[in-house]
Amino acid sequence: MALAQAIMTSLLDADLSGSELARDFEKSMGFFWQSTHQQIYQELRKLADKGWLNKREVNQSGKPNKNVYGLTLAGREALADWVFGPTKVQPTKDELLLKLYNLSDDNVEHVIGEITHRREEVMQRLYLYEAIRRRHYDDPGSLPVRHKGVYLALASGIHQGEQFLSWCDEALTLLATVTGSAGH
Amino acid sequence: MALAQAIMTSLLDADLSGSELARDFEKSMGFFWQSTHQQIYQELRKLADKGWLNKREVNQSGKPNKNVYGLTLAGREALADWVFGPTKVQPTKDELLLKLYNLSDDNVEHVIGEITHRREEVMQRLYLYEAIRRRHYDDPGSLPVRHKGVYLALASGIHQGEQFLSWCDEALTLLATVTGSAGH
DNA sequence: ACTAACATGTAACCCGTTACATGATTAT
DNA sequence: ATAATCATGTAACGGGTTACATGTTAGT
Repeated sequence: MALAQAIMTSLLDADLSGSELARDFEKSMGFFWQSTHQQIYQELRKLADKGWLNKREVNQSGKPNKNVYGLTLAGREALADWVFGPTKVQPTKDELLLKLYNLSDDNVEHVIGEITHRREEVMQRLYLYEAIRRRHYDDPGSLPVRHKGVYLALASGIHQGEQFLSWCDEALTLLATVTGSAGH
Repeated sequence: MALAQAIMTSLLDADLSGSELARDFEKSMGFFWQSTHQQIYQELRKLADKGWLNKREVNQSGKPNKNVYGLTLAGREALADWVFGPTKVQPTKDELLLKLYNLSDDNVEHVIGEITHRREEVMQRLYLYEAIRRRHYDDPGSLPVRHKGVYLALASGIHQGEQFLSWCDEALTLLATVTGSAGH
């Protein structure tokens, strides 16, 4: 969808290799944009062909060489222009909601289990996000412009997490009445 | 991803044709599961081939005939079993967050515009959701089990909408300081 | 006859996922 | 030598999107 821009964005601050990018896409950038190394290597080649990235080989001691990519001037310009274009959104597809449409006495318990599990996962992630916020974005108002933007992306994740927790609580409360009154 | 189950779920209450399903996937079911008519027709054929749906032609007065599909017993069972399987989630990919990572003095105004626009859209959808809640799900506790699930899916959309609005407010407040202090 | 809406499709393409492959380096 | 990790890829498949195609009925 916009993997090209996600990669280029990752390269704004530092030049990175394919594997380093892939790791990024499991952490910072990956918080809201997932991808695999296979896809990334493909896209890197396309972007280099387009002249938006340049590639240089770097010798590493104790590890195989890596190909490090950096934004070219054309790449920076293309990225800057992209911001003014149309914004695509790919809404969440969560099979849990589909399952809820199929709720029955037979599966309430199981669904409750799933919600509980997901609540736990989201809580973990929230802890992480909050830690990052406390460490790096304590006073958003005083940040330089671009970092304000990065902070807002993080804030979006935090809001979403909190929202999900509160939804889980509502759901678990409501579903408890089902198992509670209907018996087993 | 799980289009098959989304379709079968839509057929739980009533038999529907391809075009009727497509319309559903722009309204009720479409609130959290999008699809196009092309995909739907394809999937319907697959499901019929599998024996999970049956097909019958229905004459309509004033319109071309339609092929109406209904769940077979095997289909209902497959759907019921599916609930106990693994749950896939495809998280949102929102280019707006990517754009925020690229925030600069040059594009703040534009980004503010985009956020404002999105806020409006989400607000509209929230009104719709709230209207549905008030009309059909005023007292969730007293609903039959399955409808409790459907309500929770709706509630999820409402929570998400509210979360987004509050995020927008935080974002717009923070970004106002940029244009405000930096001038134009 | 012509247009518009309805219903059903086919085909090409793009993107993402999964599975598999290869070479380099270090540690045992 | 062998195993483990790192870095980089290729190939096949599947799902989803976009564009295009075809027939039916009603209204003018």
